[in-house]
Amino acid sequence: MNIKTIASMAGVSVATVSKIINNYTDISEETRQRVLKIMEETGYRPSSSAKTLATKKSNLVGVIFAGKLNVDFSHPFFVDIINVFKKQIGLLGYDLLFFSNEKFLDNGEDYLARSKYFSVDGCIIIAGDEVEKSVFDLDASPIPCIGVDIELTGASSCYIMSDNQKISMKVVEHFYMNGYRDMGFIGIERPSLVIKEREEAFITSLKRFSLDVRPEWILYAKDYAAEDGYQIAKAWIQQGDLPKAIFAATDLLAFGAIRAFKESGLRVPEDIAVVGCDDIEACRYTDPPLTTVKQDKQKIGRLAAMVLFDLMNKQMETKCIKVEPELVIRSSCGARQNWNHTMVKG
Amino acid sequence: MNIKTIASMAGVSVATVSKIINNYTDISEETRQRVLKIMEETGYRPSSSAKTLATKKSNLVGVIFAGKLNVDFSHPFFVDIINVFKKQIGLLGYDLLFFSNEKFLDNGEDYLARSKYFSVDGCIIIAGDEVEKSVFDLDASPIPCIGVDIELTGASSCYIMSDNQKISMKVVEHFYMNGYRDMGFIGIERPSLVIKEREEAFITSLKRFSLDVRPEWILYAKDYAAEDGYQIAKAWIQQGDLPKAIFAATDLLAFGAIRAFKESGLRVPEDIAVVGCDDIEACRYTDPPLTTVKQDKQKIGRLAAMVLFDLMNKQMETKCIKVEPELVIRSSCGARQNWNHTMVKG
DNA sequence: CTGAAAGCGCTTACAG
DNA sequence: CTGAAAGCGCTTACAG
Repeated sequence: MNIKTIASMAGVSVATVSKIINNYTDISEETRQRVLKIMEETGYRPSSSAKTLATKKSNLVGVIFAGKLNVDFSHPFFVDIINVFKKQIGLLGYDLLFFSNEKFLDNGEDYLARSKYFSVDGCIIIAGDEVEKSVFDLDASPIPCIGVDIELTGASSCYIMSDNQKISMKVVEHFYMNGYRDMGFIGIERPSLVIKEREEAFITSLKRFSLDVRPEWILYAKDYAAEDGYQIAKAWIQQGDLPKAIFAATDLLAFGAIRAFKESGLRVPEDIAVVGCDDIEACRYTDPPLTTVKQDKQKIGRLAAMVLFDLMNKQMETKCIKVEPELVIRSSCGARQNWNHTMVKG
Repeated sequence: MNIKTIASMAGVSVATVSKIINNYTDISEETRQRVLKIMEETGYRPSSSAKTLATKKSNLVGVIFAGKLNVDFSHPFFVDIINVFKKQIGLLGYDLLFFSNEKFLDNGEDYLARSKYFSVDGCIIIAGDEVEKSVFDLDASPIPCIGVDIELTGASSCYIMSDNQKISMKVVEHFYMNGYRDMGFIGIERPSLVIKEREEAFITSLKRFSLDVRPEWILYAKDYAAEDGYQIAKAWIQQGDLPKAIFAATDLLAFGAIRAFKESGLRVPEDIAVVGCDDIEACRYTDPPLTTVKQDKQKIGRLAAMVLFDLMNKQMETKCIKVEPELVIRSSCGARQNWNHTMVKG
């Protein structure tokens, strides 16, 4: 069942059928209806590959999880982003192609090659740290790219991330307004761009409130997971000199730290207040529920889709978009809230 | 840059280049090397659409999140499954195409149509409850399909799910062996196939141990989320007649129930033991960490990929595969474990 | 071992 | 308003 069959059944040329499929207006209403009816009855569907071959447009967007966080879907933050992105880009008429990183680790193939192979119209690149070089080849190519948490500099690229300066600023400000003066930070040993920004902004924010920056209160976990936060907090407790409030660079780190504090008989938030970052789902179910900074994933995901759409369909100048974060106050920082308010479907 | 260019640069025909690309053996080593070198130098990459058009094979697998759980990536269980699946199917040379459900709700398009449009070689269908009819049209078509948590009956289909009978059996057995005799179950009002199976098996298991089945201890939450579990547990507490051990059909329900119990001054597990189901990440971070039944997602995801591969490449008879579940003992059921053991990266 | 040519199913100037 | 024909970039019998 192809366009030729439809054409002969309707007694018209394939060119006419093609125009009807593509909503050209210079077709008589009578012909249009007749052809439409036949397409309906036969259940005819055009072929994407033939269309792509002829037009060089695939209506496909490549999805790339780059860098060490190619934990892919499992990373709660990225999952949410890509989910919103999928919805929005779907509305705009695109489907998503997920590159299987596995295959090409072997072949030495790269993102650009695969993007060309599939004729994707554009790519979304979501990144952790230690991003592979191949990503930047793609970035430098004429294929439109939208980055999330990664700085893209290509002529047809653009990137979006939360305003990490503001994230730390809001946390420090919140602590400050609740009377805390002794604040600590849990970062990561080999930080990604994003974590690095949070760390630097934390220090800047302390200074802005004329608070001392005490190096022994700025610790670095081995990685971003709960286990790492647990270990670093344990070490902190043994050493004995604890701040009154702690900002952990990720929620998972905060979970681990809280666990360590509780094991040592320290109460959270009474003895030590803890704030995380990311607002992953589990924050709602821990005891105490974790105060955290929520990145506006809804906005990031939708913006990513709309900006990429524009990059694919017209000239764009935008380079970098920063999205405003939001402090989500639960119980781990002292300001207890109603459970119902912090609990959402999931 | 296409196959023609390469051919003329190498002074051979396009047929020869094509054969080299596709690893035919009837090519002289000399020619092969010469052509390979030119492809290397020019960075030539064949076009997927042309190849698909010519061969009717796309090396693409369609991913469909069907039914009410088209919360897509956000559902923790499905996310993990699809993640493993992606790895394995990638190794086998396939990439993933995610259908944008959005667009086609409008157009009245269906899964089968879109699968044809993109010439996908096969589909993976991951399902919640209230699956749309369109899924079964796909199932009935000649396109190979692998279902997860959905019963597929098509001639070229196969499905995989955890052995839900065993899930409930293991929980009841565990409770029993720890001395519990009064057991309750939290199900869902309008259950999916999977939840239904767990409920029925729970009752069967009670009978197997000659325990009374008390209808007032089998409750139905409005939905599968924490909030729903919280509400149903609240009602239960007010009514006053509580069992000593509860099996919740999902982890989220368990979280909500535990919260309700704690608010009422009941201790978990001392006053009431709770076991969830799914082993989502948050189980590790709650207080107490949640004992749950872990579906072997690793196995389900890998099996799904391998079976689908076989369905796409040769005749298969397999219809249904049941995967053995595993009880993960944490603290909410009474058998406290070391934190380090229950905490993993991620 | 290599090549000429038809075919896959569309789109798009162009002519009428 | 409609159609003939070239072209998109591959693959695949088939002939030599």
